[in-house]
Amino acid sequence: MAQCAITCYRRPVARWDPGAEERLKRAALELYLERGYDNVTVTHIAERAGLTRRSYFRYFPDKREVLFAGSERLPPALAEAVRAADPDAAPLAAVLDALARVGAELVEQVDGATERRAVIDASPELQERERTKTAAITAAIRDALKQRQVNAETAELVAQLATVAFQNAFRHWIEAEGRASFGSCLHTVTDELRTALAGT
Amino acid sequence: MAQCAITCYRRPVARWDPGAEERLKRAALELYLERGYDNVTVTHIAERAGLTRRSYFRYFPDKREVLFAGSERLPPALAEAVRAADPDAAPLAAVLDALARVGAELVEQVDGATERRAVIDASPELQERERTKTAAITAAIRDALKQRQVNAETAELVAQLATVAFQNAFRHWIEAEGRASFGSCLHTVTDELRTALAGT
DNA sequence: CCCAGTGATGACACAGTGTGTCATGAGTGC
DNA sequence: GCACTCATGACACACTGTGTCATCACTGGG
Repeated sequence: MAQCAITCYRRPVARWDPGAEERLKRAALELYLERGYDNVTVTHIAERAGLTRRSYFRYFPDKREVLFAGSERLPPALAEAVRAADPDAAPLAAVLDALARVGAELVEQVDGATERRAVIDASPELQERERTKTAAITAAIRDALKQRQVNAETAELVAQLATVAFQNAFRHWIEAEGRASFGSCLHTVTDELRTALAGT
Repeated sequence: MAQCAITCYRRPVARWDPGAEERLKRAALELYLERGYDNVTVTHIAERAGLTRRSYFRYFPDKREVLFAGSERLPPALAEAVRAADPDAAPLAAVLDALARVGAELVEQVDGATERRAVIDASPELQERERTKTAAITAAIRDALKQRQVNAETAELVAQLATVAFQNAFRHWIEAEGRASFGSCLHTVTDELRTALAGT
């Protein structure tokens, strides 16, 4: 998962100072925390990472993406988990099962989640980008459901419902600061949703 | 609603060419349709409206907002409707009732909705902004529910759930091209959500 | 009729984003 | 040793968004 032997002899990775992308990510997070997103320029980030502004844009397409690096792996992982779920399960059951699996792995990898949250919560522009990442999750789930022969309308609604559950479960998990598993957070949220919708 | 007698004698509105904001909105929609959002500059929009770039930014804070003018009225309208709903109704029931009322008025006012949809669907940047508008709706509903003494957690989930219903109902209504009322679209979506969540 | 005030607009300058293009220079393989 | 690759730097450019000041039409009072 982490390192592949084949890539190692093909490309020793090291040339110039290695880890430029990692340095940019750390520099950006630090600066956004110190001065606030609006008061940081790409030039600041690049200089702290020992690069030029032009090089920053070779790693990240804009000033926002540096905070969301790696997030592009979540949608395909969720889609794969949905496709791999019990073929006989109802749509929402299949997705919730997939969310529990992937979410459990996700919370293991999360690093600097608290700082990232603080930075995003302080910037409308970053919140806007975060919603795009959420939308990508919904789209991936919806498409995976369609591959399970779920009709388009149901796939759309179930994907949106599941995304609501996923987001809120993740928020609960962060707030619990280790005192709850992701699976239990997801279960709690699902029950609350069921209660809200049934009690009408 | 449209014109207030008091404002009329206080301010005859007309000075220079009147309707600059309206001209900007039309010019922007036209140009975005003709050339695509990315190939249009604010200068183009301003010139077609007979103004300068600087004046554009006196009416709209950025290049995107011109397509969402007026959307800031929806969240407070929904919040007011939620607060005005039957005090004894369950949270989701109260919100769905409010959505049905406000939505019914909304669909009367919608103008150029088809073109706007086409433009937004063609531009990730505009979709990103649209999600911000949706988030404002969710926030308004959530806060209105809190004022009804609904606990914070339930308010958050019900608001998100209701927003999902609202969005999808609106999409159905557009696709029905006048063959369905907004209320019936909302009812259909709510039933589908109930089925998806219950059938687990 | 003139005149000060008000408010929308234009003109200009400037910091910052994002991109295209070419040069440089370190490491790789033959 | 030599061509090749490729991350990086240097530079130019179009565009966004904002601050500031001038202009100019229209208003209301004298």
